Amino acid sequence: MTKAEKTKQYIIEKTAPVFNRQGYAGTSISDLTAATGLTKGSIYGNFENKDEVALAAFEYNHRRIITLVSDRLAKHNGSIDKLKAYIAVYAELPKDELLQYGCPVLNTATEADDTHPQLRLKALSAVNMWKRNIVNIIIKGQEKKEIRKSVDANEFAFTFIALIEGGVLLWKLTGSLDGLNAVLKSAKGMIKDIAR
Amino acid sequence: MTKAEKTKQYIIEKTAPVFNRQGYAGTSISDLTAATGLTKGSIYGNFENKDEVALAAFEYNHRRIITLVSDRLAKHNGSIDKLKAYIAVYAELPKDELLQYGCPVLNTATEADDTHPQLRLKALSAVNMWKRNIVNIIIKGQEKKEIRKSVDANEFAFTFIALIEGGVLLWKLTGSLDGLNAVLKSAKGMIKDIAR
DNA sequence: AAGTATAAATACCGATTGGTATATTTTTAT
DNA sequence: ATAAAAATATACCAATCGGTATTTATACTT
Repeated sequence: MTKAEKTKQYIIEKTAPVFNRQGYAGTSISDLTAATGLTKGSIYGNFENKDEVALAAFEYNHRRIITLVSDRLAKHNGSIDKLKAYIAVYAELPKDELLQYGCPVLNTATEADDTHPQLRLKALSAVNMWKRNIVNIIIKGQEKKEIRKSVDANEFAFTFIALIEGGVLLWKLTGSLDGLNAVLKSAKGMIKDIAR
Repeated sequence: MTKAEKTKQYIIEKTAPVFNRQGYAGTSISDLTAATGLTKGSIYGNFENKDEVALAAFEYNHRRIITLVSDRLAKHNGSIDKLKAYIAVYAELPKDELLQYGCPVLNTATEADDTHPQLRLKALSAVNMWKRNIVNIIIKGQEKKEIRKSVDANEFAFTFIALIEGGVLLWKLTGSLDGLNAVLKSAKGMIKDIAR
């Protein structure tokens, strides 16, 4: 790992929480130099422009979630247990230092959907990946007769994602865990209801 | 209504969709002059600063939702029908020209939660108002024996809000109505499940 | 250890930012 | 119709914006 690669990684790590907190438009290059302790020249030596830093920062933040989720899901074999593991991840999200400013998918999607095509695409593929994963869990669960055949995998996945993101929204907006916990409790109920 | 009051209202109406689309940080004063056809002097003659315009714009956007909701809810007496009316409002949100850039509560909450205390408070009280309304519908429904006593009003309200906001997020991010429709279908199921 | 390549810091650029002071126009009350 | 008041437009401000060219310092190769 060359020096430049290390610096690039360092910039990403230090600026990722800043972008997640302030958004793309709300983050200036001087915010990036302040967060890294580096100078403008160093940042532009490692990235083409602000967009590239923002895109890399989103990927970094997203990968953090992926890590949390896949680590938890790997511990379980049953489809119902895997779905429950999702709940556990988001129940502990508020404790995760890197994600204290909320879910990067939610934050990026709402800011970028009408303003920043590249960032929007990143958020979109994150949601698509997430949805595909849930659908696969459900289909496999139906094959293994753990989940009822009548369950619409697409509808469940969309609903599951909407619930969780809505719960994160409540947590961030209210500053309390009450909303998120209530939502996650409902999500647990949803999971119970599809088991056979 | 004096001239200044008319201009003030005009500025709010013209800039409200701009703020909803681009957010607070992403909207500049020149965006406001472009949207209104007025000059900077005129805007600052009617508002203290950018913050005041943004706060008024949010209130305007929010009032739009309140109008849509209360108009629909007024048509129904039963608590179950009132809850269903909520679904109908958000099913038709994509058709609403003023709200084509998404739900202002969702947009404002995600941007402002960690960056703009005043805007955050506006979004927070919008959610609180919304939640209170749902809780009241449920409690009244329980008194009228339309809704089961075992239903936790708070948990239902939080879940309902999270679902809908999550659905709007999916709509805006994907550019398709599939996600939102799936979510609203689930919400309908939720409503059915609490009826007695 | 020296020379080269690379990375980072400095200094700078025009454009735009939010905001203000002043001038000009338009309302409004008499 | 006119004068005073109010509202809008113009002209300007320092600060910051994203970005670049150049210089200095560091890292890597031999």
